[in-house]
Amino acid sequence: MSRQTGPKAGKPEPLATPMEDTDIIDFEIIELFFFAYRDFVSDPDAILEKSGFGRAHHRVVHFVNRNPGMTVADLLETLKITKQSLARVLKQLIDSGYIRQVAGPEDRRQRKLYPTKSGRELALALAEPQSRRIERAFEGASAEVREGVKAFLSGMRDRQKAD
Amino acid sequence: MSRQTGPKAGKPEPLATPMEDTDIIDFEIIELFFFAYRDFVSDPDAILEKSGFGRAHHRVVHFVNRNPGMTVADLLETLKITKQSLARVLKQLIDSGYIRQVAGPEDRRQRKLYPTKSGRELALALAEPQSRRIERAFEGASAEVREGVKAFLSGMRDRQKAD
DNA sequence: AATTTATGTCAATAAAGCTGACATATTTTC
DNA sequence: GAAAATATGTCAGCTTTATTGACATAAATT
Repeated sequence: MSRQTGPKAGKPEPLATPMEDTDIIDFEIIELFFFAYRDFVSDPDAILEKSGFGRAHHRVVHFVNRNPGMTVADLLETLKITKQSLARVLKQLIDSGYIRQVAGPEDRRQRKLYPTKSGRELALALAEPQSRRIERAFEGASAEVREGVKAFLSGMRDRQKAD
Repeated sequence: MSRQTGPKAGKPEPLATPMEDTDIIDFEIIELFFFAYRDFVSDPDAILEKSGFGRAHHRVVHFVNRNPGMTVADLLETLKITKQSLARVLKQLIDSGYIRQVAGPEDRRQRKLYPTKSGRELALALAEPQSRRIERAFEGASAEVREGVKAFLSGMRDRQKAD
């Protein structure tokens, strides 16, 4: 395999000029966002490691705590993952006593999800370092900026599709 | 103290009350940040899928473009991943003609990394939808808020350790 | 000459996602 | 009441992106 499989056969010349001064592309925020998120999830990751859980467990515990009684379908919609992906994580959390399932009172096919006391404690323990980090990031920020950050984060989300 | 000594002790009772009204924990920002990042990376993910690349390739292409001439060690430090993880991704990008390696002029053990023309084009194509998303999220924001968001994202990062 | 450093590579493993197929219980529709 | 749709569960296999450990090579430093 001596030939180039890539976009252009021939000799790719390396470019030495940096890419900083682009008017159209906001590389600064893109990078800031990457680093911010990387470090933001590192705190809970470190805690979860001890219990043998991962980031996926965190998300499930978080949303079930925030929204007790949500169904499996709700959770799939929120996390935008597949049923099979969720199944393994959810099973482990139920087996470990952090989450309970209750058949829906109206529709008994549904499994409504609730945190146990331990589940709630876990969610809090995971959120605590993240919350401290947020506090720290907001130090000295005006009320306007705080609201502005919320609006910004909100605006970064996909627009909801009509259905 | 007789009950619930651990997650598996006794009968875990489901809790039905939501967790919204906590003073100490900022669940709102935690959630906003999760959704914002999830959607933020979804655009490049969709583009990369067509080329058979993933999120890891994106990060490498991005940083090499931003910082042409950076070494493998620099990249490992930036991404906070292991040498072995980077190796596979980097090799694919080099084989596909997006990145080139040049032996360091001073220290010839080093491999300095440069984008090719295609590499630069790829980085731009990936950053473009993200940049549009950022623009949209900033719509109507004052200069103070824009600066505040940058300061917030910056503040979310780990403090650098002295070494 | 010996050691350290920068990088590469082989092998095995894990977490967390994916698709496809199929099963079960329950509700809704005809 | 039978048929279809829905909510969930599960089996099997695959992929991506990370991990650790071990070892190899070339070049720089001591």
